[in-house]
Amino acid sequence: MPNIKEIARKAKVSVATVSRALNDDPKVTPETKKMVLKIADELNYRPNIVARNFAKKTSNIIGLILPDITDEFFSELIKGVDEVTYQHNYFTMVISSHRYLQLENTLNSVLRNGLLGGLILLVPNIGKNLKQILSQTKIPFVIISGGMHTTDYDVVSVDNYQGAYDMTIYLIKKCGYKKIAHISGPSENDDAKIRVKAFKDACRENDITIPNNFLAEGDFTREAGVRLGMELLNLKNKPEVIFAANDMMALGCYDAAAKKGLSIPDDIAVVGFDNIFVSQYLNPPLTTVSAQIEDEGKKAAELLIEKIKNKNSSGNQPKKIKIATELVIRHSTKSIK
Amino acid sequence: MPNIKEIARKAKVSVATVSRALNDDPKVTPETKKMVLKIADELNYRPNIVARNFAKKTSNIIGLILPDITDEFFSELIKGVDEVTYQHNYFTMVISSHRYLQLENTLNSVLRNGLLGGLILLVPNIGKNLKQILSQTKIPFVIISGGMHTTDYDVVSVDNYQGAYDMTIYLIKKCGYKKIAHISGPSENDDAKIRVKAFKDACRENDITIPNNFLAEGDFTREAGVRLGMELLNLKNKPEVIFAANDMMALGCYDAAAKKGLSIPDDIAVVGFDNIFVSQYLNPPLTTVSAQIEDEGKKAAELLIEKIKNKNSSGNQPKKIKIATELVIRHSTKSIK
DNA sequence: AGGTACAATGTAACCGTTTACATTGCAGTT
DNA sequence: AACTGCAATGTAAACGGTTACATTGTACCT
Repeated sequence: MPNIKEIARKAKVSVATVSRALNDDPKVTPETKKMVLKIADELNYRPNIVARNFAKKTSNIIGLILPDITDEFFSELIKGVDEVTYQHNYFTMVISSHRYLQLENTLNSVLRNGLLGGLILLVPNIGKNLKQILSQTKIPFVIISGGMHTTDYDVVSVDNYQGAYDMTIYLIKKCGYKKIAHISGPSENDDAKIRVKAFKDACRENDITIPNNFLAEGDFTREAGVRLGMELLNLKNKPEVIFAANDMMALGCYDAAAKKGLSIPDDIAVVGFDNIFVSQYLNPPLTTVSAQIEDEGKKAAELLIEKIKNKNSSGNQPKKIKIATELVIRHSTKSIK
Repeated sequence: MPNIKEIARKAKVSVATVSRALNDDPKVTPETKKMVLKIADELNYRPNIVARNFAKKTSNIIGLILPDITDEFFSELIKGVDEVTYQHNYFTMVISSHRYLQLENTLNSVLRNGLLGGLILLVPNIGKNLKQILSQTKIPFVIISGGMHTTDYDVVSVDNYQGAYDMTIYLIKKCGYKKIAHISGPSENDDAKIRVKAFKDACRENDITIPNNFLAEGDFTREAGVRLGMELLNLKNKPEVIFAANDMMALGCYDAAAKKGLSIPDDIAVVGFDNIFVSQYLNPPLTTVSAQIEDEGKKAAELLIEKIKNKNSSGNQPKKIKIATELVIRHSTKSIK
């Protein structure tokens, strides 16, 4: 395996010159550079990235920390991130935080073992421990999270508020529903929290009151959708529509409705959030909120790479990027005006 | 950021001893080891992986090369791979080969830049160029592919033959279909080729003749499913059932049937392969073949790590691992006996 | 007591590249 | 001709570990 020493020997120059030629240093004459590159090419030389990263004490690997779950969300995210990192000659390392139990361990080693030049961190919220850990790291990072108000970090998030707000307004104004239930995500999850808030705000602004038992806390899984959907449908005074905080739980509501022999949207309407692939194929097709997740990955990666490149000129304001949402109206609701 | 030199100073031993203590070398006394570890812990020391990999001329990063497409298949695969690598203290690096145009470039750099300690390569087939490149590399690799007969490599693959064979037999024997069409994947794709072969074999063995126009070549996309499904349904003598080589194309056939106003399975039956998430929610739910893809990832990673650890004791026979398939019978076919 | 064997530890080279600093050579200035 | 300044190149240290080899110390044998 050829190295710069060998090239140097063959080219009758020093290793420093070879290094400079390979790195486009303007301090080498065009002729020297050409000659060195020619020899490097003949030897089919590839720089040893490990040695380079080691010498420069940097890394061209970007870590992407994800929770343990398999989800089409993640593959889109990965794709977006990878596309951008690839263009900038970085590598993407997907790191599962293995059930978040180990998130702190994972972070602690990964932030300090020199392997990463930057980090994209997907977390349900930004808690105290996390802040503590992040405050000590030197490597640039970007957070993908729900988008709660944290002035301290660069974060990119789906515009949960607008999405859930638009959906609620649609249910109230376009469809004319008055009895609206919401199955939320886990209360410690920022995305979930914001969707709840938007839902409540939109209801309040339109004089829709929400009975306590119309607010159920789920965990984004289909099973939770089934269980809580069932509970809502068993209420004496059941809702006209269930707004599930994600499509997977909406899907569970479909199951619940089927079990009860109720037809969607006539007996009960259901809407979701995420626009996962399956939603368009449900019977009836699910009305939901979509967001460009691949774009979210791209934006996060772009922001991170920008941060890495401007590492010295620090002190910039943390950036907040919101990924726009879009209402996808299909056939799981109807107008009851 | 503490390093072994600092630990050595604090512990009043040499760096060699520190290194040995940290690496469980039996040549250090238990007391020395304990003392060193205590100091390392106090300093909150983390070894610099880049330096370590550099010094040892190895890497604990495993590359997973995937094509450019987003697919739930990939996220399951990634999960399986990561689970195993994580357990063995390796990292997983997902590398998109960006449309396979660049596969050769990607491979050429990635196999020689020192970044990877092993490679899992997902490819549609193992061609001449690929063989050429792989023959030159020193780093251990495992291929995930269709499973054509290649004696030279360690390959893990879904048991395409058995899966497609079982499905065809099911269509013939259980359902009683005699007019069976097949929409295949791209002819250069090994998975696709094998599925076709199994289909033909099963038909021949049961005296089912396949008219030429009952064999259509698709490309695994939904659009191909629509287009070719349409063509098949437009035949004067149309098939009773379409066996699509994957669920995504089966889904396209659903669309085609809907366009023609045909009902599944009464007017036309449709079956697929893969059992993607959406298939159970189609109307009617799709009969298909499932394989544990996460398991495929795990098996590939296990095999690779075994190879890495036995790198010296080479010369073992290449291993072939087949991931079992299972027929998933739902409601897109019926018995017409 | 002297010698041997081995266990524990230390010394220093090494991995491939970058880069601060040193050196060289040449053009331009006086 | 001597000097200055700068461009091109060279020398060697540095990055943080690992490890071959050297050294030391101690237990055991004769």
